[in-house]
Order: sequence, then structure tokens, then C-alpha cells
Amino acid sequence: MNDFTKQVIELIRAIPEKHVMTYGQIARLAGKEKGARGVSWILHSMSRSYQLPWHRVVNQQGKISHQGSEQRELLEMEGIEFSVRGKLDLKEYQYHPKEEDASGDS
DNA sequence: GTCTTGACTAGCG
DNA sequence: ACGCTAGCCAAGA
Repeated sequence: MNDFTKQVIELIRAIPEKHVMTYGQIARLAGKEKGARGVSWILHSMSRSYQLPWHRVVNQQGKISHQGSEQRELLEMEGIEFSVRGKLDLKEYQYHPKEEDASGDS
């Protein structure tokens, strides 16, 4: 597993409730500005092996990408409200972790 | 080693 | 704001 993948997993796992992160943001913090596609694949592959809050990961538009899953329901369950168009306020829910602690585990 | 899949993002009209 | 195209990255077959 590359550091990128490991970083992504740690970042997603660090997302608290009532907060979300975008693929691009995670990818950038993991070291890949354009690694959003890689992040999506990691969620797709790792979410079944690791218990990651993948539902807290949304696209840059603040909308649910993997429509058809319970992601929307899970987010609403945490208290996140969606607009009529199925979008949420990134400027309110987007999480901003410390880049320096991306790989640092307690 | 090459092609395909996947839950993306930025740019342009 | 919406739809389409091009670019990017990782893992599996």
C-alpha cells in the first residue's frame, strides 16, 4: 500500500460527525492534488475491509456521488441537512484537519 | 506491462 | 447553474 492510500484512510477515519470532506481535499492532504479519482477507488476498495466513515466523503459540489447507497441517509442521521437539490453547505460541514498530523498516530 | 473500472475535478460553452 | 470534455490517480484482470 502506498503512502497516499494510507494517508487517505487516516484522513477519512479522522472525520468527526457533522463534518464531511471532499475527494479533492483528501487527495491534496494525502499528497495528490489530482488524486480524487484514486480516493474514490480507495473508498470503493478499502471501505469493505476497513471501517471508514466513507459516507462523510462527498464531492466538491457538496453532493452525494454514490447515489443509490445510504450515504445520504447516514449524513442526515448525523444531523447534516441537505438542500432541495440534494446538496449540503460545504462551508459549514467541510472538515479542516491538520495536514501535519495526517500520518501521525497517537 | 496494458486496458478497464471508479463514489472526481477543473475548464469551457 | 448545467452539460460535456479532458486530465489524473490507484488497483484489479
